[in-house]
Amino acid sequence: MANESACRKAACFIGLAQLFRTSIIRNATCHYLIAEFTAKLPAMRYSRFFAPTLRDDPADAEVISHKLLLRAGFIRRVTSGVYDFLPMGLRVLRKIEGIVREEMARAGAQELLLPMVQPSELWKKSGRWEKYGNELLRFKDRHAHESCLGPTHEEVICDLVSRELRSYKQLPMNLYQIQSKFRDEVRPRFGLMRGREFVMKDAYSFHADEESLQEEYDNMFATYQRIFTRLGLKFRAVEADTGSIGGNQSHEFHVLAESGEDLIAYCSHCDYAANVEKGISTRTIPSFDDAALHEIETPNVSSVEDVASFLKIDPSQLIKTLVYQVTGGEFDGQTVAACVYGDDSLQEIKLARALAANDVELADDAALLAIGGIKGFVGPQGLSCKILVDESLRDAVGMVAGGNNADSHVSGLSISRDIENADFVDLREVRLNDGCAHCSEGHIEHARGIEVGQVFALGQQYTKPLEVLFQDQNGKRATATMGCYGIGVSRLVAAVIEQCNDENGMIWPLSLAPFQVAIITMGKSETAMNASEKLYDDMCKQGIEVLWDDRKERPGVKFKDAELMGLPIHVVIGDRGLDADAIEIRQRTGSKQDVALSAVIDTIHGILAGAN
RNA sequence: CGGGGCGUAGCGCAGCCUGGUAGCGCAUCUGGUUUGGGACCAGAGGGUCGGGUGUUCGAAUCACCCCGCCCCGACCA
Repeated sequence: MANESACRKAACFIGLAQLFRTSIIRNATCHYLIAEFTAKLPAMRYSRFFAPTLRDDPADAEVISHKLLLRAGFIRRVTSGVYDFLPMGLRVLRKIEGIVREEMARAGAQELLLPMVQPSELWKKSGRWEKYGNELLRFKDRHAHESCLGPTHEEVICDLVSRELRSYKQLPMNLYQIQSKFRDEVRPRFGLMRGREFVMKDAYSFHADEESLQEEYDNMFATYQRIFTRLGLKFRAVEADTGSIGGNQSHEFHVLAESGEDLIAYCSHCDYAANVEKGISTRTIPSFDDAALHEIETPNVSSVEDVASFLKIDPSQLIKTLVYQVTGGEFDGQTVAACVYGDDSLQEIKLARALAANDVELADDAALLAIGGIKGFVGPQGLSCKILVDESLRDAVGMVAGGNNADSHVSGLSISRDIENADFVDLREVRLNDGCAHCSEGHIEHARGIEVGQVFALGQQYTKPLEVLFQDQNGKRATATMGCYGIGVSRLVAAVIEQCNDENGMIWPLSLAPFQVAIITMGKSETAMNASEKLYDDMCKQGIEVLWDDRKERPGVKFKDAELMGLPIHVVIGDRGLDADAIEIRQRTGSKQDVALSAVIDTIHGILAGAN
């Protein structure tokens, strides 16, 4: 396997995946492959370029990336959560895809393309036709055949692999695609950040055993770190809930940004980080004197703060009891109660997971009454329903809780003595300044994050129902083990902008910029136009991605647009600079220098080289 | 799906309360003057006022219904 064409052939055959990855990809000789993904994008004259910029912020854009993408002519909205990518936006998308492809290739994964339209049969087989919910856009074709638009591709890839996989010798393999997904989101928002249709890189790996899966999980984890590092992002990998996709291990990759929709808890000392949906921490356990159960009058005081101040006690002496209606799982349709310390918050995702439910929702007053509770004065004692209690409360004594009577609470409550059949589980949401459960030295801090990637060790959740089988070393039939790995490619466009912008617009790193260079021609003198055109041609020949602003616009307009679009290098050509043979080269990050016209291209090459 | 808001020219908005047949800024087109930071003058084009029904002599304006969009909560890349 010494020559490149042989490598390519090998890459074409699923059956040779093993050979391909071990002997070629993880070997330095594969660099030819990487060059293919960094193809240059064509240079353009602005006068012929379709990039309609807007002076004002569109009224319906909220976050900075959405505003700038619209204003700079990168995207336009078609309908809720669905966008056109204009040439500018597409160029950035392509750059990101290129980096993703290079790193996926380096990691030994192979690209393919799966269909967006998928038959209901596969989804029924995996059980998700019922489970996936309204995000799955279902429809019927002309033959009344039920289909859906792919929100993800586990079913389809398992179907494909199950047909072709025979022997353990074909494993492991990692197949990926970069493709549009459709999820009929309840609430699309923030432009590319949360669309209904979006571009995703999704990879699926198949393995003969757990060890192999773990190895690939680690490989993908490292690959993701490389990708997000190359994209120039401040990011953090965090432990994640496995959610509806299921499985046993998962990490999310979050770009840290104010506008992030997720809350990340991380340790100030060690490298522990987790989504608050699943994060754990230690709290100081307050201690109170054990006492006899005693009913106390609390007229019209029901919130934790009110009860605490009314009784002149600390909120941590209270037990907060919340009653939920469960959807899905063993407790489907039932009402359950959940208790945490008065100064803690209950994390609903943890509760849902503890119940193996799809969803939990605060119960209404009627459901509350039905289990013997009353709004505002609910306590764990004597409720006729399942009661879940946070671990931290296991040994609590001398507590105050709702009395399940109007205007009444009880004091002296002891969990172990007074609450029968309580299940102890982790329910509390990690709080700022909690102790770290992993290193005991640090404390918990919070950050907001935009989830741009997630890796899952799925196990056999899909391979079993979809019968991805192979023959193992012993000649026995075995079920493959699976991992899946997603990156929100179009979301990354927005995420990068969230991190890289100023009051004038976007600031693209050279590796992602739609154009590396803008030539800004000032005035309309023939010398300026001629010098610009010559420079433009020379740059084109040398493979520099350049946008020549040859429009008949005033200087201010051109500067504003180049800045708005965030092009990294601006070359200003005007009579003034030409006369003095001092051409101004500005970088979007702020620096400026004047160089002789003849030195412009070398200077740019220098800047481009310095960036990589 | 719950809660809030919006829909008038390509974009941003006024007009609506108190009905009388649509206006401002930017953008666009023509001509001219300008040209190193979103120019100026003159002229021009462009709107079934989201849709429907109703009230009325008359509806952008009032009422009802529908549709679309945005924001806040639960889902996810």
